[in-house]
Amino acid sequence: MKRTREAALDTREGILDAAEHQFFERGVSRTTLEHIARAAGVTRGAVYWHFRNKAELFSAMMARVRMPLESSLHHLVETAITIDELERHCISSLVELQHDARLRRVYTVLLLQCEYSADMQSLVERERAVKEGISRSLARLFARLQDTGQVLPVLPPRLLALGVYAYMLGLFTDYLRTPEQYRMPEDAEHLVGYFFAQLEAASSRSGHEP
Amino acid sequence: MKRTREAALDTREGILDAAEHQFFERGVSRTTLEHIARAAGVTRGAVYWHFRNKAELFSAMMARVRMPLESSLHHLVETAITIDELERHCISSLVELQHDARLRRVYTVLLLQCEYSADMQSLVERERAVKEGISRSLARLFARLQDTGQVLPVLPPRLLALGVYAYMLGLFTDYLRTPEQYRMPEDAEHLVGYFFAQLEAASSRSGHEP
DNA sequence: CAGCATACATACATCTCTGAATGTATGTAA
DNA sequence: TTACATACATTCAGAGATGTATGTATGCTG
Repeated sequence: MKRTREAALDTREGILDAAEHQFFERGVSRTTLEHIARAAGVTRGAVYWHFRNKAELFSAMMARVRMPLESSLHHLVETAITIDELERHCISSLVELQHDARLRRVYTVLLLQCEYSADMQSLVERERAVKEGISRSLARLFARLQDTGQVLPVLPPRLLALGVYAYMLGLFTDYLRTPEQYRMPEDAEHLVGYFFAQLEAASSRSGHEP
Repeated sequence: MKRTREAALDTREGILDAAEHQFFERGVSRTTLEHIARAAGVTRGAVYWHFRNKAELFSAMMARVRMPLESSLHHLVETAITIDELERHCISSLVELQHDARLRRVYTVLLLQCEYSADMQSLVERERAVKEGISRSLARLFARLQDTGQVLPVLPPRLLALGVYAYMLGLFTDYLRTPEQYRMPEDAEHLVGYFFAQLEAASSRSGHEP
């Protein structure tokens, strides 16, 4: 057994992979470190070497997937010029769920297999902050788009942001729970498109139907 | 200590109340029967007398709130004649969350404090069936409304049903997680209204702006 | 190659929760 | 009022689960 630094990193990743699968299948609280260790082909000793406890392991697992996604969304929202860009992002993030098994697992854990009780406080607050950031950015984006006349002022930016967020949250959750009810490339496009149609009614709607 | 049949029913209800609070605060899996018993002012003996185990207690707690709601929704969807009725139902069910603490607790547990792993299989399948029933009814309703020309055929009924369901699911979830971001009577009306506006564009929209 | 750090495995102490078994007081029907 | 059922409380055994302490083999560094 090699114990070089790289091998240790592999072990760490293996533990995170195993945690992902175990959390996905059993739920977070019913998964023991023994389960994870076994699935990763190590013992709990290795797990405790790399992570202080289950909560830290969980955070590491989440961060591995969520950080890049958050930053990409944040970047998009901050630099987007048209609603079409946002709409396409929403559609593709839904479609991606179908293809990226890791994404599916992690979001299933986050949305369906995780209890947000007091001892998960750090996670809860982090998620809260993430959502705050997203909805603030979204609201600013909608405000910009309304100012430039690209989006109809059917609702104040704050409510548009809340609406988009809630809609995507609901779609993610429901798709992960009952994926067989969705025909995925098309349905995502239609469902998201429906929501955005009202905003584009003036500008790009006319583009769709010249 | 009286031990009549009525007193036993009171005890049972008390246990269910306590379970509601404990599940809400600690999450389902971190709540022990001891917690619930203590909170109800009894011992675990009483709990085991009334319920076979934690899963059954959980089901009973859920059923107490969900069954009336499901049947009322089902009844509405089966007998509704206009979209306005459905829209108002969606709005009022959101607003009700603000006023009815029990509803808030139970739905928080269902959406945020409960892990849907293998041993919750019975619950999972029940929820699945409930959702299937709702979305089928919704789809039929939309089909009817489209046939009679009350709703524009912007999307097929199946997708409208999925969309409404996902939207409401997302709104419920997000409101329960961060209620302070919502100003509740108005926001519910605007957010739900936005979603339904496209459907009513022909008929009742003109009614709003004569 | 000596010696220390790393990367684990193993072993142990402790705690918690469950479920069942048992005990007991009260209600209730004959 | 006797006898059984109900509605609990109390006690106990056993199974995990956690965290820590310790053991050990390997890698790296001077």
